[in-house]
Amino acid sequence: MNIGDAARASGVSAKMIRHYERIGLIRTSSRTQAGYRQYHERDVHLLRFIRRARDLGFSLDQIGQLLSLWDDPGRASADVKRLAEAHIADLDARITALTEMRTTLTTLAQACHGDHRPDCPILQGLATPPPAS
Amino acid sequence: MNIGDAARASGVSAKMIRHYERIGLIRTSSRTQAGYRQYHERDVHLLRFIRRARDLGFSLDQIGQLLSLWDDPGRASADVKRLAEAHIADLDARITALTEMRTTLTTLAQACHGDHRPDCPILQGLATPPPAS
DNA sequence: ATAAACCCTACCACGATGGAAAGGTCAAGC
DNA sequence: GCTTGACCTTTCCATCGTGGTAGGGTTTAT
Repeated sequence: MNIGDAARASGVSAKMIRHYERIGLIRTSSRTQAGYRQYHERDVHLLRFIRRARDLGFSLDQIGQLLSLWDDPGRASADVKRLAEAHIADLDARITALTEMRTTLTTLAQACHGDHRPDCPILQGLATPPPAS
Repeated sequence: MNIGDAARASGVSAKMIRHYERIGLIRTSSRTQAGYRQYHERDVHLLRFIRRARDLGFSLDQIGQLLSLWDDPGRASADVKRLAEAHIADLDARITALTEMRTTLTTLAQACHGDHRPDCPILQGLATPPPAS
């Protein structure tokens, strides 16, 4: 299987497969005499794992750790859970930050009549110190 | 006022002030004979505006547009509101995406007993196709 | 006079991904 | 057998916002 087939089968672009190889996230594949990378079904499994972990927002570094645990039959599920919960905490922080932005901005936007006149609470809100929270 | 004072007064790092100048977000400041950038209170106002807009998650490109409107006494508040609402929609999309990740991951993590045993629904979830939603 | 604190420019780095350039390879059709 | 198109290869550059570092000049206070 060439890299394009592995890409289509896994949902990871050929570009990224090469990248993951170069940064050591996945092992170097075998090559044909012409230098084409060769992949097998198990490689596609691995790439799909990575793709799903990316879809859940794990960083490539975290995915490296997940892959180590995946490979390790003697792993403790506690280690996996710890990684996951750390990531959940990170997601929570990001959601909180974005939600706060959204709340503030929505308040400003609601106060803006949004017509042809120039006066605008949004610009005023940006130009003056936020109320002490 | 030197760049360090402007940075402290505005909450924008000196590094970023220089960067904003280079990308054309703010005008080039006057310089002393030694080449030191000189700032005034109105520059600090401007930088604070940028800082608050960044805190609300606007991109530098969007901030450029906001600054144009801020400068324009003949602006229509509708233009500002449109920018803000586009950004709110963007925030919503990101919040939704992160929340979906969080939901999926939390479900997996809850199913994981998190002890010394190796079997782990989190890894299983990453290794097998997500259930068709 | 010297030291500390400041300023300057010009680089490089992150993280994950895409794009483009410039070239080699393979398979199908003529 | 040759051409064409689809594939593969590597290498470099770009994104976005920010931080760091190196190597140098300036100002201010002791």
